[in-house]
Amino acid sequence: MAYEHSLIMAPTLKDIAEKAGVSPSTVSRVLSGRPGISEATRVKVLEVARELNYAPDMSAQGLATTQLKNIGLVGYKYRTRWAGSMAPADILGADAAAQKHGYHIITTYVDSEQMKSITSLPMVDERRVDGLVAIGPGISTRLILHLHSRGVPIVLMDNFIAEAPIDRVLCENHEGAYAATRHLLAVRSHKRTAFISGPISWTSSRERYEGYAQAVTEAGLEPLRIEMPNTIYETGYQAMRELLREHPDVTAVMAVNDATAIGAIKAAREAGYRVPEDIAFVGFDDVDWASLHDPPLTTVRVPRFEMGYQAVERLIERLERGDVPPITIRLACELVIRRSCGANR
Amino acid sequence: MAYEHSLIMAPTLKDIAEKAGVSPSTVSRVLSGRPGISEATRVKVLEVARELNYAPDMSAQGLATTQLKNIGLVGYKYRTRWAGSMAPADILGADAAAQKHGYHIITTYVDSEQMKSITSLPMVDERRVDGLVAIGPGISTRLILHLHSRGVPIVLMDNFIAEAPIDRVLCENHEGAYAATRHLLAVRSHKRTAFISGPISWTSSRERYEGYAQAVTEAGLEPLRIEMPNTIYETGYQAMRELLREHPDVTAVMAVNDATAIGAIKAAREAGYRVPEDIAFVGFDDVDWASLHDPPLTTVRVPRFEMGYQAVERLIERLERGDVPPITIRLACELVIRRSCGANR
DNA sequence: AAAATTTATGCACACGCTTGCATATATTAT
DNA sequence: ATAATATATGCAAGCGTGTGCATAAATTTT
Repeated sequence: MAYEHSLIMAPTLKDIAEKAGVSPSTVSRVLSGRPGISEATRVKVLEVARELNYAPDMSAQGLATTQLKNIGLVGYKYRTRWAGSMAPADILGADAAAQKHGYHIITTYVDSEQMKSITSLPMVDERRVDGLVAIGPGISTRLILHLHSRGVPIVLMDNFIAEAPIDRVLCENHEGAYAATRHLLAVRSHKRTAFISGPISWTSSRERYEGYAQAVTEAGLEPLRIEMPNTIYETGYQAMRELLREHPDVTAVMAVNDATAIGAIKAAREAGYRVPEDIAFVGFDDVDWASLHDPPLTTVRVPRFEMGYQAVERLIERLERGDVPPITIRLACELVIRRSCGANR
Repeated sequence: MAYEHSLIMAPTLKDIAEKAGVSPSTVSRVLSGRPGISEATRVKVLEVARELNYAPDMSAQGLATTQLKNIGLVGYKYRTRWAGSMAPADILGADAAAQKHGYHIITTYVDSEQMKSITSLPMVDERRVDGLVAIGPGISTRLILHLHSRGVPIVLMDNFIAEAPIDRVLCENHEGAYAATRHLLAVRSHKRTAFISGPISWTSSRERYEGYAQAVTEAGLEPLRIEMPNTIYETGYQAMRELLREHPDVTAVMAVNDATAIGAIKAAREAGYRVPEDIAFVGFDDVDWASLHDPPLTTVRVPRFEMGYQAVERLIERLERGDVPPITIRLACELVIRRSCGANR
């Protein structure tokens, strides 16, 4: 059974039309729910369509309507590792929302080096998508601004651009970090604490730091921030080594995310500290192995699935309702208390 | 600056044609490299095209050629958790290969319940993709067979269907498991070992088990398999509890993947065994937190990025070269020795 | 230099769908 | 019953590209 060069012939509007004894335009109107069709032909057409297992050809529909029902998910990837700013949960959530509305998700990862120079994306230039969801703080502002000024509908996720009114979905970084830090300070008394941060230009780093700083300040302590160029495991390890060199008296550390937290814990242990007895740690994200770590990591759960879902929902609303004013959606985080913070359990 | 209902007007063949003083068909021929064009007009057209920043409208091109340069990645998702059979590395690899050839990736997750009943996918029916990469053992055979018989180009990843000649990309499960088990048996002597398996109908479970069984048998021991309905952390935990109830004398366990291995380790410890002193463990996959576990997990690294890359490469070859005979591509695995197996370091 | 050949380009239609406009039919008002 | 209106449907053009066929221009052959 040889492959054809393309997919096997699928039924078209014309096929339905002939079989139902009407014109293709009538079929089109029925299928897209236009008014002014008699009940009799409506049911007939729908019947035939179902029987023939009809589905519209999106290229044709896209050509005619300029609405492809494709939305682009763009993240970035690091050179050195096989990971990027899009987590499976993001895509799962985005796909769930997309499926609900009959949309599809086109994913792409932009190399973080190339990110600096590009000003558009192939999927946009080639009109493969109706709009974009840009995921992560590393998506370049320049790129976003260029796309936005061209009129490309776009919603930002885990990113905050002050320069233009663009839809955003974020989690309550400030509140989450504040709650986590308060908890840290409540478990037992600390004199010196620190926050391990990514680039302060990254929304999540900035907002989480501010939440931490507020809690610490309210407790009469001085906030301490150590800023790193990214937020991966190795960086957390490195950050903690530097921190301990300068401030060996630190007894509580909040990390900007779980990966850096775990790197930091490794460094602390290597330096002879017990965790959480000597130094308490909290992370952020609640990645799926945070509970499997030893000690299980106290962290702030970020609802990635929900964020992906909301981002796509919002984008579709913009696409279908037209010119709605941009909003920023904040999703609540949840403090997950485990053992790295030194709490009883 | 109000949004338009769709993207801002992009240049078309006609625009280039007018500006270059030729007909649209000539432009089309130049841009798709057809022969029989004078050098003068060729450079003129290319110049104008670049100047106007032209990119073809894929809907139009797709309509005319039935080649969309979109490939679908289909995985499945569990009801209970926000994870599925597509890992980020898979998508990264697939996207890398796609980008190389000017293709794009459409991802979708099928609910594992719905998987049982469906016989096609919207993205196929709507002609959004030229072909598919199906990822994971949970993709239903019925679905694949239906699509295949309709002539949809498809390559399987981490799945093996004997019923039809379909391209496959897999890793060397047998060899990897064999090597890991041999290593386990070499570190110190074991009398009773076990393999924690997913459904034996799943390629990876079957092949890995066979690798394990061969090594064990060669060492004069009897293989022991405990089969579970899936391969997640909780299941590994459960499996180990059952195993210890029946065989408290087990001293070496190979798990079908890292997640179950870590669940199993948890259960072993709760039952009072020391790891690796009393029971040695090896996993499979080398997920990114395997090295962060305590003890660091000895495992077999699966090249997911490369598998995604190869799957897409293969699919594109089929799409562009036509009727090539199906092959199965096996990628080598690498034994990563850490501490859970009881090796010195 | 005229005829035969090759080369370069344009015309027009097709791909499958949507939609404004015209028209035929059914409904209501006079 | 006829006119006026509302309802249901078909026709044809258009969306942006690709491509077979015809033709005009350039080249070679006689």
